Amino acid sequence: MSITDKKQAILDTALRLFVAQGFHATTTAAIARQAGVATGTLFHHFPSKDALMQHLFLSIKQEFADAIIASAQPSGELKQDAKHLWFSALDWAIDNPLKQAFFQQYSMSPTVEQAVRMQAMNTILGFIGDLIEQGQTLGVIAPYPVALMQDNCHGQFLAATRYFIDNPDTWQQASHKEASFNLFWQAMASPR
Amino acid sequence: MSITDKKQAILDTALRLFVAQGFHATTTAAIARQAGVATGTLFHHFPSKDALMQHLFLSIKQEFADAIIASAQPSGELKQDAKHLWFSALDWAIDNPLKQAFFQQYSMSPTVEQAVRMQAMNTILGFIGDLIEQGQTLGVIAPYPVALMQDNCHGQFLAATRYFIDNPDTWQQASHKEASFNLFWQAMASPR
Amino acid sequence: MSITDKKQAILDTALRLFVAQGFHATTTAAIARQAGVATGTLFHHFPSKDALMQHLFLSIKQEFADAIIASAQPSGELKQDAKHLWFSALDWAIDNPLKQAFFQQYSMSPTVEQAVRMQAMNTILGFIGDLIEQGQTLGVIAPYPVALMQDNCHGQFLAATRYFIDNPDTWQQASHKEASFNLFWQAMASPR
Amino acid sequence: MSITDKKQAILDTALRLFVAQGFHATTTAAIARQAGVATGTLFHHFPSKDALMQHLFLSIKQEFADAIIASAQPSGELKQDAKHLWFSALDWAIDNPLKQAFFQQYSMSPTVEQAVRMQAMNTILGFIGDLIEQGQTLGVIAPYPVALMQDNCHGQFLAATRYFIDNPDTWQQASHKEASFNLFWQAMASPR
DNA sequence: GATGAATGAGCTTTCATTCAT
DNA sequence: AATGAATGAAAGCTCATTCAT
Repeated sequence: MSITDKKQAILDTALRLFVAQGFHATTTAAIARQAGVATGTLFHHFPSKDALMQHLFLSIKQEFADAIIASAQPSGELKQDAKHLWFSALDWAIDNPLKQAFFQQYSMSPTVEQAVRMQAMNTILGFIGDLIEQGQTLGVIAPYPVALMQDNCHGQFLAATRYFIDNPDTWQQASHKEASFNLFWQAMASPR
Repeated sequence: MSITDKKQAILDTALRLFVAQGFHATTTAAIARQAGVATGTLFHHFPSKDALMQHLFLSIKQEFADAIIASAQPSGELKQDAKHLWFSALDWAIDNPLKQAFFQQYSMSPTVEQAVRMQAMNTILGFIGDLIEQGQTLGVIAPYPVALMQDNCHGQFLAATRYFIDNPDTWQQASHKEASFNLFWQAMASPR
Repeated sequence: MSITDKKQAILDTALRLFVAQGFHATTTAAIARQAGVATGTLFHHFPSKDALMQHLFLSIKQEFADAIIASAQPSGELKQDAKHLWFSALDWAIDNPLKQAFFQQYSMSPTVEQAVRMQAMNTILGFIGDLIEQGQTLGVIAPYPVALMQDNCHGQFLAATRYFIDNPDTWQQASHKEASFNLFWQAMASPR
Repeated sequence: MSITDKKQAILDTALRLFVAQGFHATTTAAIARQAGVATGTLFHHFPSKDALMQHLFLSIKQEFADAIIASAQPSGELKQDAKHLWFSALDWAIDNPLKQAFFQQYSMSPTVEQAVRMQAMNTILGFIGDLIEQGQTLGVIAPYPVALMQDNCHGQFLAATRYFIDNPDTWQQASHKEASFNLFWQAMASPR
């Protein structure tokens, strides 16, 4: 087993246990045992349990950001681009249920330091903010405060993934996919 | 100090500390001390720290539900009623920032058992579901799955309160109030 | 419910719980609750939990002593009298399994202060000691140290009752009754 | 100090304190402190205070069994063998007063789970049962139920050790040693 | 006599972290 | 890098007892 293997095994196990039992109910001893390493090994790779959580949080957020940015196909038409992003993001969530469940639990939780959460949020939603401002300039997006709209975006995304994770079969139905985007887009779009 | 006083002092102190420090960082000894009672008294009224949290969670949810139901003034026009409810709910949140912060932290947290959160959710959002179905029958609300719309409602409400708590001065401005309702209502309304 | 009733209910409940769960695992609150009285009431009748145990111990020992003394029918023949006593004692044990189980658990346990156990022992086995000495004078009982023989008596009695409580049906069979007495008597009798 | 040393130090200290103060009056902190280890170390080696007690109970019973089995010198004559065993067992008890006191207190106490006591009993007294049956076949041992005779053996042994521990000087006197065996053997022997 | 809320010292157990090997 | 026995401060919780009503 290589060095990377052990570190990765610790991260994989921590993700699984943090989601299944919560951060505080998961002991470092349990993570080490189920990852097949000694307790001391965990602390060779991460200086503390909090640092392990932080690493997990940021790396998963980054993985998510990379995935949806990689799938972007700018069409020149804002609504079309928004729809593509929305579906990319939901696809990633559906394909990575464990990581999505992790977001549901910890995106808003004080378990992860606020500063870290803010950093991740700004990184990911930073370009979302840019898109909103572009759309407002074009008159396509409603002219409300950007911060309010970003919060709304995030809130609707968490709500949508929660629904699709709770009702997994519905994601196969085009009507439900469309519905989730329509809810989102109607809120954001400039009122006619 | 009457019996009710001590129990209430424990609940008030627990709310304050759970919000300020988080559930796990708050010791039962600290709650008791700051509430002015002995540690044993806390456990006389609540069998465990978890049970105290649960009681707190359910009673605040109930208080919220009672408040907005009490303020309802059915007008016969759905959008008007929705707006009144939305503002009532936001008003309550603005007036009870500690309790709203409690919701932000614990509404989705595994700190509170899922079953308890579900129970609270169904109790509070139960009548919201009814309203959505009525609106759909009338053709005023978009004909999407009710569960999806309930999750969306909840997500948007948490996002809006987060925004207004983070930017307290904006709640005084009519335009921001209107904006938050418009975001919500455009999502819910039947697309034209 | 009269005063005596409450005190008696406490004693009955304590006996039951001490036997079922042990002294330390039984809380005074549990005794009071199951006896149908308030916790304070227990401490009106007994100054402490230890005092309750002591009262229980001595009163049951006394009840046992009274029962076998009352049934005595001196025949002038020592072996016959011993057999009668042995069967009386076993009868009482069989008829009062809860109290006998209490003896099994607490006759030798440091839960009851040594001084109290000694007092009870001397009261009950006092007249046994007298009988042993009489028998030794007559040459019917083996001429070993009286303290050794008393301990032996007590040990055999506890062993016999344990056997009959564990195997309740055997007490109906004359052969088993005879066997238990023979074991006892052969030990005590002057070797031929 | 080796690993074994710390675990053994905990066991030695626990034995000493359980006998001197009783199980419930002995705190895990006191055991750890007097054993010269941290409280956590105790729980590193034993999952709970009860588990520590159980380990102690079984290992001492085993030590006793090993000792008397090791000293056995089958002579071909049953009474002679029984006498040798009886004296071996009493010798062990006299030589290990702490462990014998432990037996007196906990052999019948609900502090140790009944199942554990049964297991120890069957292990130790198992070969005693075999000897009884052999003796009955030969007509040397009284033809009473084996379980009754085993209980009687155990009861007499506890009574004898209690006597010799309470009166330590008597064990030096051949007459008392003989007396204790005679009491035992007369009970067990086939009546003439 | 009866009540039961209140007490608080003290308990067992936990667990992130260290460090000698 | 890897190990896992050892640590000890601190946690949640218990429960015999008191006392104002």
